[in-house]
Amino acid sequence: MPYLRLAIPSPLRRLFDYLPPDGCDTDSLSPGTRIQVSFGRREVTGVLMEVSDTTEVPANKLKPALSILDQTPPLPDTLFRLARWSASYYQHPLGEVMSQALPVLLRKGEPCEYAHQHLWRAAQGASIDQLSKSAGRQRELLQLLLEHPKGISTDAIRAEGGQPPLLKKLEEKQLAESFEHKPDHPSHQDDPLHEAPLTLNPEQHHAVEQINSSQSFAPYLLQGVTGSGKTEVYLQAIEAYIRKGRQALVLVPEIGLTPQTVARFKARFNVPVVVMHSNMTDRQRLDAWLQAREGVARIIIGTRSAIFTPMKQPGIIFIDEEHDASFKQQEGFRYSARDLAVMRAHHENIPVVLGTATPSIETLHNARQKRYQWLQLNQRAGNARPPEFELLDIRQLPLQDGLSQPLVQQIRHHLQQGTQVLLFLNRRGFAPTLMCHDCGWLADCRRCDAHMTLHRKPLHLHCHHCDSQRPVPMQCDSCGSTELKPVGEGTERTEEALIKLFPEFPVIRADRDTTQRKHAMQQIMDKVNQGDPCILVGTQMLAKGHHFPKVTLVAILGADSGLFSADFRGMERTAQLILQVAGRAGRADHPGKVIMQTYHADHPTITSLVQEGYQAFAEQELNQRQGAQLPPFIHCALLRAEANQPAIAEQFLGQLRLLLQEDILQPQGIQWLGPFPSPMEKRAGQFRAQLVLQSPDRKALHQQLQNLTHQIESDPNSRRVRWSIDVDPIDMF
DNA sequence: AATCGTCTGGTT
DNA sequence: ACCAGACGATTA
Repeated sequence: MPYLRLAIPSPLRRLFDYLPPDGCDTDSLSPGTRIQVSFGRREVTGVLMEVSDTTEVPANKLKPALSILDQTPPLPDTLFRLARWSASYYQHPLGEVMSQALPVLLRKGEPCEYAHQHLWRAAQGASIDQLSKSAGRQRELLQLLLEHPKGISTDAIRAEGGQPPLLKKLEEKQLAESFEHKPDHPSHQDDPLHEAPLTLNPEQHHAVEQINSSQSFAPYLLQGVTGSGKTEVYLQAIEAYIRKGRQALVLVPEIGLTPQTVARFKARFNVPVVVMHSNMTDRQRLDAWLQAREGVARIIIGTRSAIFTPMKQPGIIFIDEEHDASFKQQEGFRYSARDLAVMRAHHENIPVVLGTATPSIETLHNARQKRYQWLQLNQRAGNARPPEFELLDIRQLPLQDGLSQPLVQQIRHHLQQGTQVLLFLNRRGFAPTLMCHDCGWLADCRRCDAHMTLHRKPLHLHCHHCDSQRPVPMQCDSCGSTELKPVGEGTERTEEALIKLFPEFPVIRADRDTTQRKHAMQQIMDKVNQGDPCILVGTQMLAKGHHFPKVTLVAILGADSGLFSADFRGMERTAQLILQVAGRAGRADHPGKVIMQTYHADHPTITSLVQEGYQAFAEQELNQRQGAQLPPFIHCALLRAEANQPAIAEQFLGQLRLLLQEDILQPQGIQWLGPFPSPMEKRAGQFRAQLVLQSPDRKALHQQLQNLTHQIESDPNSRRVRWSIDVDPIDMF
């Protein structure tokens, strides 16, 4: 008697056995097949892991499965194995991982097929003459069909002025027929290029050659300074795989998947390019996913979750801006799409390229250890020179709304020269908080250990951590004084100050608040790209992906805060952000200048970054990490817990640590840190704590995590807290 | 996670 | 008496 062992989308870390449905031939079922079952009081879509001859489950508990949803498993074997591997690596329930590896419609049990698109075409041998002269409308319609031998949809017929209801008449007369449309495989005879590739400089040429020399798994770090033509290397490397009939997967950061990015690929390649990202409907995503799986789409561009897009002929994987934090999912199944890409390339036996100007410290470590082949692009295209950096020491300088006099003068100078200025400030809103001038009271969030940010348009207090909002009080909560003052600067305030200082120039603000509307960012870009002098004020969204050729001055405000972050990666992030913002300044014909307002103009890390560049900074950082035994020199996992009462989460973690450390069967060489309250203990009304596990030995760490999840699952106390595991965390909050 | 049953304490 | 909301058990 065979049993179906299923992974069910639920937080329970175990598989569930079902009886095969009536008349099911279990021999024809392979792992990965979706099976609809009743689970508890609901119906869910499970994924078959194995057909077993035995079960531990008492017969009276077993239910028959409701239906087999697939003839063949939706995920190809390599991806099925990748999903299974990542569930184990990230210690996340297998059923949830399997579910997340599938497009939403497949999770919901929809059939694994394209949208039914009915097209119409003229029947074989049909001609206008077969219709009477009086049937003018029908003749027009048939003419339209004859003009579209590959078929036309009813929507398109309507758009062309035809009348779809008349199709029935034509069908009755056997002059027209409908058929099911399926995306075509492109013909291999066609030239895969729309436009000629650019000429490569020797470094680019070498990079393309190296990448294309690999016939099997090979990871590369492609480190190219801004303007060095990384994308051209991607394009020409991809070209070689396209010519071999293979596909390319390109992962980009969430914010980097702009119409321009996609347009660049579509302009170069005369092959189907599909996009996978969260703004598409579930149906669009499934269709794109199927095109990738069937090999119709040759190039797949997507954000984090696109790492699970199947390919029929996998050729190569690219991770653009590999250091970007958006490749790590920050809740639930906390996977790193970048790390999984390397693993996937390994499984598929293909090359993988991690591209960036500012490699993450762990990727750099891998390159130095020769685990990744290191390709560098240090030459800039054309005559572009690196921007000139100035650290503007603002100690003892008076500041007006956060702006120093020398900076204002520089801004004026550049605007009068007829060029544009970009002002970067990584804080939105008007001011980080509101303070009582008489007693020092601060406007705090009631649900978080944080101040509320003052916003002006519209006027309100807003907590950026839990999203709660409230009106701005007229009086101090504590002493009743009406002397409430905004403290510090956000983009709204800087914008306001700049409008006052430079009434004759447009000031354009770009942050989450001004770009919420659809196409808002595009409108901002269009305005800036007209090229007239203006000031752009904005948050990190300005730093990523967009090009501003007319900007000659980039000013960075408030970057100091990142230097003293509690997180050991604070410095790395700050350095990457500074260089990314700096990269917006100056193109071929305009030399750029970057001014960083700082209270720490002699901070050794900052000076080395500015004077010697990212590489020097990164080497220093690597040495420090090694000295302090921090990642990437040890491996790390974080156990987080939260509860709605103080101390509960911390106690829970403390007991867990004791219990596991007492057990002599535990793996050796695990270092425990904590539990501690999280850096912001209260957030959205939850009191949070965390426990860090470290080990130089990944196997031992993994073993310990497995014991840990097992322990938590069997402990009834664990139901009193919400807990989660973060393997290779990228921030400690 | 989601769902359903039970308990509790507060109000009409 | 009634009901909302908290809490707990259950998932094959």
